[in-house]
Amino acid sequence: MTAKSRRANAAPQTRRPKAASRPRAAEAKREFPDERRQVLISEPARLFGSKGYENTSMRDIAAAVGILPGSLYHHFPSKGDLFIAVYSFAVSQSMDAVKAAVASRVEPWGRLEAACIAHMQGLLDKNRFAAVLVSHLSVDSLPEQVVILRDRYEAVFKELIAELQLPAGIDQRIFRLGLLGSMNWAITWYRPGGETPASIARKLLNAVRRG
Amino acid sequence: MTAKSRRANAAPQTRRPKAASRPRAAEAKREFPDERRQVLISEPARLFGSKGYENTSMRDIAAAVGILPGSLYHHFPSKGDLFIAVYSFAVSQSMDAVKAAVASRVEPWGRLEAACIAHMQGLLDKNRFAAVLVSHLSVDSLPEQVVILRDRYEAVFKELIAELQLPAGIDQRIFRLGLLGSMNWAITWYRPGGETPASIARKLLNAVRRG
DNA sequence: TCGCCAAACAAACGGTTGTTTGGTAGTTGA
DNA sequence: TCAACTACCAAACAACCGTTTGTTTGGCGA
Repeated sequence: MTAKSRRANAAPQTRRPKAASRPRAAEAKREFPDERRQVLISEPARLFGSKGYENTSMRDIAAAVGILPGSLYHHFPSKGDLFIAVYSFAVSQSMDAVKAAVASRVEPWGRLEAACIAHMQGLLDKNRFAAVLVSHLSVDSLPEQVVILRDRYEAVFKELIAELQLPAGIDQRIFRLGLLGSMNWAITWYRPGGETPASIARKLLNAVRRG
Repeated sequence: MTAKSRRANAAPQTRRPKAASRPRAAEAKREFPDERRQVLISEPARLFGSKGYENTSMRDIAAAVGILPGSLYHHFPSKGDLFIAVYSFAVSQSMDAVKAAVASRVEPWGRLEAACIAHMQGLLDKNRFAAVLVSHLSVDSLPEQVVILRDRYEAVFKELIAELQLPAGIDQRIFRLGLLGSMNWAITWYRPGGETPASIARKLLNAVRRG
């Protein structure tokens, strides 16, 4: 961020007020604006995820969306707010995928395995909608809202690990951070075509499995 | 990189030719130029490690060194070459620390633990000379020379893991990448003042320990 | 038909980026 | 003594950055 972000108040991604009055008039004449909105989120998500935040310019995003750079500011007040919107979308997408995968399993280690597979697939598979979640790594000074969303996502894993009934000698917090780190770091060495993300997830979990 | 790096040929960090003729004339009159060289490496290392490559400008580096921006180009042909020099320095520093720590232990798991502690301390402790090793994460297109250095460093862990005689069901490559990932990722959540890097390293290794 | 408004265009703004150029002290080797 | 060289300064360069401004377009409700 350029340390010069005016008007950083209010909830950013809560655009589209009076949303209830809009879809009433939609009679299949045109695509709904939500479809446009999705392009305005998924394209920067793809760019942020593959090139990183700093290496993705507003001009890059505008070109990918098919718009002029200045027009982006009709939808988002700043690049930072756009990133938060993208990050928020990625968190909810990935959290839905993880929860759905977990729901089909019953034993604790099986549930955690399903969560890890879903996490890795969102990170490394075709569309890679979750890659943006690990694209910052600025180490310091990432927006507070991003931290909140990240913690909310990791809380899902926190619960799954609590179910494991690990021995008392194991620190559950370090266990969680280590497991997530080993998965997230895979984005630095994973190459498509080789081992599948699901297989990698299973092997990473097997390394810490016991019993 | 800005995708427009001219003159990217030849070995970059192999500056200082005829280095053997220099220390002969040094009669304690002034500090050796090697001392200056160290500042020219350690300061950008500190900046790259804490703010990342993209967020560190040549003007930032020049100010930290105590020089004008253009003068940096007397020592390094480009920012990318400076990064490679810094990265190379960090790899050799960290590799020395790891090898020294390993030498004092005999049993395989103890040797790996010593290596992990040394790795984490270089990453997270006061000067954090190894933080630059994980400061890129550009996912794609990092210079080939950096990849070579990184692989050479990780080969140390590869040997230590081979000594462990892990069960046949454990993939040693994934085990190594997972362990290193769990440690490297700690730079995103570690805060000084709490648990020590050595303690974190021990706990992360304990999670995958067996026997 | 009128007024409104979201959405986009067209063109610039000031500032920062990595980098280049030309000159200049100070030391060094012959 | 003098040429050569190292290390640096001072000033600029073009390119790109995020962002702003003013205007145009097209569709919808009243």
